[in-house]
Amino acid sequence: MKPSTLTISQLAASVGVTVRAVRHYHARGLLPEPARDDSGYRRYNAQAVVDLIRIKTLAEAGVPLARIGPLLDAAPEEFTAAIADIDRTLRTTIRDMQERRRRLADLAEGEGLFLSADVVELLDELRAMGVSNASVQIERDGWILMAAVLPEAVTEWVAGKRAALEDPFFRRLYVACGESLDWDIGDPRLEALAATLVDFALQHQAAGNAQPDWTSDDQVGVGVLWAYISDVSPAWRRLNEIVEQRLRDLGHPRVSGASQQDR
Amino acid sequence: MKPSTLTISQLAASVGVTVRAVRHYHARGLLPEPARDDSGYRRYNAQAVVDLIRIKTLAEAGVPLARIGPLLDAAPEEFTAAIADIDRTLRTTIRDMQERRRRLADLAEGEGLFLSADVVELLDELRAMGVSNASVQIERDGWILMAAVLPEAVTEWVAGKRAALEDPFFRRLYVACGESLDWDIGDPRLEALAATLVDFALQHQAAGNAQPDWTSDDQVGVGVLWAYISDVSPAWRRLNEIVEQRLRDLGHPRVSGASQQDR
DNA sequence: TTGCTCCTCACGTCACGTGAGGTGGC
DNA sequence: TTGCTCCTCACGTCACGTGAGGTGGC
Repeated sequence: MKPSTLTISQLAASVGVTVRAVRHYHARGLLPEPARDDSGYRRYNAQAVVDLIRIKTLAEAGVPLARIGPLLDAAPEEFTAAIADIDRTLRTTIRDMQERRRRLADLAEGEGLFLSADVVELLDELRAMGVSNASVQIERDGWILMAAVLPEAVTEWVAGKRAALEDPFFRRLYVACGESLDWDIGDPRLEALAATLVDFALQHQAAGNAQPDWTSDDQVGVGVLWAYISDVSPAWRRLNEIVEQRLRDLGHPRVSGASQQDR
Repeated sequence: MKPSTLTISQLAASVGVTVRAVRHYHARGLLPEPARDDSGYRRYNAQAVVDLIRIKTLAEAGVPLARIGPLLDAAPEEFTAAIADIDRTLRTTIRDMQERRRRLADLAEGEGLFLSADVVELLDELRAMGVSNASVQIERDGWILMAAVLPEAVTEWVAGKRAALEDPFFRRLYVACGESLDWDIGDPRLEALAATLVDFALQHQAAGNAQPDWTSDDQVGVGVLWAYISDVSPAWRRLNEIVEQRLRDLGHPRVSGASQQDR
């Protein structure tokens, strides 16, 4: 008593799926194989339309085919509970996609996509200070690595650096470091610069200042930053070496650890 | 002068993709292979983080990997145009998913998912008339097949049927057809019912009534419905045969076509 | 006879996932 | 020595897409 009249393409077209998809659902056991006519063609009835719409609706909602089969012959309460669950994940997926639209818009322009807002502000301050583009780029890359390796420390370190930049002495020191980038390795000014750097850092530590302690590597990943700085230019590698030597001479703890990490 | 410090897992974790995905992007040529360290490990710099975030952002926005490569080194105007295009499709995808949420909600309850609103109303009217559940089910299946095979005619036919149901005579006829479902094939009342049916249809056609002409198969697919009705029960098959015979006797055009389609 | 729909394998696709087997620093 | 990360094949997965070769009614 189950009249079967539709061909597979009529069924597929009326529901809005491909013929191949219908056959696939047969193979997966989601849609029962209908009777065949004299030519061996599948012939579908209205129930097949209903079944196929259910499958399509669930599949389009992101339900894996393996989960649809059991769902179709689940008890009503179980079914509605599952629907509610599926709807929740659908809703979060929609939220995710809206978030992705925002991130996509950031692609066209600046640094907001891969740097947090406070780092972007810091870089803007440096540019406003007249720091060269090359130096800002080095600074930017340092923060990207920092975020990759010590993400939980970024906020604190940025705040410390921005606070320090209010001190005219630190600003002059910062600019000097930028200028030292392409000094000759043997340049005697490197020794002086290193001495000033170490003095400044230790003074601030002693004063219990907000500026984080870059002279020790208590925190995993600081070695990565030391290595980065050493690799930017030969002068900076030399500068780094002198700083390390000075800290060792002063009996500063754990600096050897940093130099170990610095392969 | 390109310091490389991050390992592949540091890179992957900081961007939020899997290590396998990074290797896959290398293989697809999306992300340049970085230098290796002494152990043969890949070592990444800050630029790799930036590149990978770009790839991830585009991939998550639904851009196929094959399209991302060319996009990454496209001219700025071309790039922004492509972004706008991608955003449009993303937006329509979001709209689609919202539509899918609505359809998912329909899954839990009634017939709204696979029947248009006017058909649902018609079925409700029949139930209110006291038509048996079995008959309503047969009616429903008929409309599902109708929608599959003659979608553009559904609205008109539903309107015609609902209009006809306002006529008490047609209502009695309709109920009689429902009752005839499980009559014996040889039941003499079938002849009478068929005669009444044909008379009613021809009268309404002559009056230029809204009720569509189910006695001809001008429209592709009517044969499917004839076949469906014939297959519901033996009595209905018989009823159908008598109706056809009567129409032939009356010299009604094209009824032979209908009987051809009715394999 | 040509064109269209249907049929059954069976391999291809897309973006990775998932072992399999091995190396290298702590 | 154990544990962890990294390496390179290479096959697996998911939901079909896409021919390949053949049949059947108009």
